[in-house]
Amino acid sequence: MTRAILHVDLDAFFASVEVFDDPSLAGKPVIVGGTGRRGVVAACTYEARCFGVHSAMPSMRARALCPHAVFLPGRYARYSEVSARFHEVLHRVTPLVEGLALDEAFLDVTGAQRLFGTPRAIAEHLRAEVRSELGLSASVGAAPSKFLSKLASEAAKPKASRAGISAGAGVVVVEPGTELAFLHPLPVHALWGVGPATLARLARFGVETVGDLAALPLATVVSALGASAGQHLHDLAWARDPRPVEPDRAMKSVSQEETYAEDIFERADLEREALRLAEGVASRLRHAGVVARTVHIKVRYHDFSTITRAVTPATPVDTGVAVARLAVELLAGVETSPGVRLLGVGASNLVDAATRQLSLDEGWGPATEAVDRVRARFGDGAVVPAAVLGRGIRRTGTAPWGPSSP
DNA sequence: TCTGGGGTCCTCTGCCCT
DNA sequence: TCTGAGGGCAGAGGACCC
Repeated sequence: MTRAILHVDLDAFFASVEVFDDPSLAGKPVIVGGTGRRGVVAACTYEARCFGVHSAMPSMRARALCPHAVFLPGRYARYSEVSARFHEVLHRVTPLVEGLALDEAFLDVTGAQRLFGTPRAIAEHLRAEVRSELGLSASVGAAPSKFLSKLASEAAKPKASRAGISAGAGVVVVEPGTELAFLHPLPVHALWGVGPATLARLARFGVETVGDLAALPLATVVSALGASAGQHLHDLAWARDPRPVEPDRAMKSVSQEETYAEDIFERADLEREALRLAEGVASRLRHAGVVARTVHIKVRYHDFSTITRAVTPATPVDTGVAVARLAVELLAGVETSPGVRLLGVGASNLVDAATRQLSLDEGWGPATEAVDRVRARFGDGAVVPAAVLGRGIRRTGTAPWGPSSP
């Protein structure tokens, strides 16, 4: 039986949740994201997109393009809650659900067809369920492979332009045998993995569409992009994508970073911030039942240049004290005098917590467990190290997309 | 208009060991 | 004892995704 993969994607997710929760926003341009000088747009309604606003755009530019829009800081906890219900709906059709983000997932419905009908019927069923249970609109693509189903769901979405909003098809199905006819006319940047850098390299060979890329000899693509990316993209251009839907992908890293409303110059301030970020990272490690073999920091300067530093200690870590100590050690080796606009602390090389071999001086014990219980009940901000209290650093607060307005 | 936050994957480089 | 090749690994950074 030919594989049947669905890609389900909620339209303008964060903004749509805000409109659902406050119906007075319906039909208005709504922009969710960082509201301050250094913020960016996380999501916006199609009404806002008509003015040229799109996600990842600096908030200042969005304000200039659409000054009458409703700007909201976003409520990540609420979006997570809606996302969990969205995934519940998907799991009613098949357990083979691979979540990609809060608002999208792949489903392998090859086996579910006996129960629910054709891929198109399943797609229509899911759209109706999401609409009735969550009050949100979803677009669904169906195809024999993951990346084609993703392109199909993109094709199914509504489109916004200066002329207005045109409703999307809602469901687009790429039938077996029609893959190349669907794929080859698309612009090459539609392929997953083709961003600005790859696009520029391919442009040197006159590649504009996926069909142009497919027509190039494999050796040429490999020489331009390297063996791994070249082979991969050439395969995609010929609709070869055997990757399975993976329901249980293991977490590979955890990090927390923050852009400050004003650059930080004082090393002591950065060390306090590192401690606060480390507490958050460590808390998530313990919640996931893993320990980190590697700890890294990320420092972004006023000119946006970014460096990372990493260390792999002899003993894996999962406490705020231990992560912070390593982060501060790494921080000691980097220049802070030019001014730091962003600091990040992360953990990778994650292994099962059963391998933990920590002593009390690593900070793990009954107190740590108590902190986790309080945080689970009252939120991450409920317990913070005393060293980070009341230091007057202007940070994002609860907005995860850059500093809010003062 | 000056660029968020949280991830994954890949490449390159340097170091260490055999 | 010295040197060079090669593999493995860690670290740094780039590119990309939502």
